[in-house]
Amino acid sequence: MPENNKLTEEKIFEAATDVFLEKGMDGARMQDIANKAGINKALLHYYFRTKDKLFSAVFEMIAKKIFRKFAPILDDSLTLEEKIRFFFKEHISFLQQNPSLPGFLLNEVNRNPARIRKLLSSVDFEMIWLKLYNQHKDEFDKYNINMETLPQFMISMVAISVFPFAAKGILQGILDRLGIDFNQYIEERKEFAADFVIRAIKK
Amino acid sequence: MPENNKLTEEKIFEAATDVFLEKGMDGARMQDIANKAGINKALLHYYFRTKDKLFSAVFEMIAKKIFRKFAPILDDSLTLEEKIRFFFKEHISFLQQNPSLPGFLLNEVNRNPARIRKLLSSVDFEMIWLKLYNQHKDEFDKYNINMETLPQFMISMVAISVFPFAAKGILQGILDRLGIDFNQYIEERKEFAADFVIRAIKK
DNA sequence: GTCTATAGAAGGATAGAC
DNA sequence: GTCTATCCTTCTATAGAC
Repeated sequence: MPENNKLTEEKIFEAATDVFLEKGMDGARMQDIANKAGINKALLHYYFRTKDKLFSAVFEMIAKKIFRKFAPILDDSLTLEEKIRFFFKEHISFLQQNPSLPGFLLNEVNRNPARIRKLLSSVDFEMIWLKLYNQHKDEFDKYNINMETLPQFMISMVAISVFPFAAKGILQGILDRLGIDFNQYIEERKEFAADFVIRAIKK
Repeated sequence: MPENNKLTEEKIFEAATDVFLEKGMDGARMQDIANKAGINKALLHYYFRTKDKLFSAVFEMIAKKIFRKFAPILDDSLTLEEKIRFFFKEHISFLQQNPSLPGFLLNEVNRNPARIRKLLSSVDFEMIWLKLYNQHKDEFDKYNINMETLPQFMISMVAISVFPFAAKGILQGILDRLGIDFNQYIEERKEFAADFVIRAIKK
């Protein structure tokens, strides 16, 4: 039955996602994935041939899930400041629900840059840059942003949002010692980050 | 001869550092380390017993190297703005010379938080926080920083400095497509980051 | 499609000669 | 202290029955 097929393949895919997120490509074991999916190893290979192909499927899904979250930056109906507030609120909320994604993606991409290049090859960054710039051209004149510093600015936004999650393994320990709860810290970061960045670009 | 011992142990340690930085704990192979050190596998175990102990030695060295770089933030002779400019200039320069350290540390620490906890257990974060705050108490009144937002502010500084290196695997590809050289981008970031942060905290 | 059993290779670790 | 040879476990992957 196709019902059953779909279910098994999905079960495997979800189990693989869990295990790869926790252990990474190199640390993950096919046996663990099989156990978590409630099936045996042979079935993994029946559906995905090799560990590498299974990982690629999971990696691609996660990478797309992450990059999809950047779509709103091209939204036409928001002012620059609205967009900044919206970004931090939505993006950090997304990471709150998926705290292990940043570490996973950054690590695997450094280990194998080719994998992400293939995925990003269809994205027209030049167009995005231009569109974004044109959308806010008039506003930019009133802020400390121009075509040259736009990439620095964008990466700083992403850094401020993503870094606490990518560094969770260290940060959580430090915050504990200061009597600060990690989740509370992240919750407050949504507003802090927006205020911080908006002040940074105001002339 | 102790001369020779030292040399061999050092050769092993350096080779291990290279391989672990490139492949991570899980991806590294003792055989690769032996090859790179120009000796055989058995000698690795003679000097370091197990892969885990060898990795721990390398990890500890790297973690200390990284955290040592944060010492200047407690320097007494600099104003807040001077300190911020100094931090980005020095820290990004350090990362330019050690671009793979951030990805390595963040990943391994997420995989095994216990390892860094042990190292950080001797650090009195509360004292650092207090000292830092007291050093600039008067200045803070004139800036948008207080005792509550200081951790948010500090992490943002680190994020802006570290993230481009931690995300090098993605960022380099994107910058390439925009016709921007990664090294040039990083060089310009030293000043951009300082300006950005100083504006962000100015009232 | 799913299972058991196992091949085949690779990896960490050790024994023992020198 | 250094080497060769090898053990033993683990892991990916496949063969073959059902």
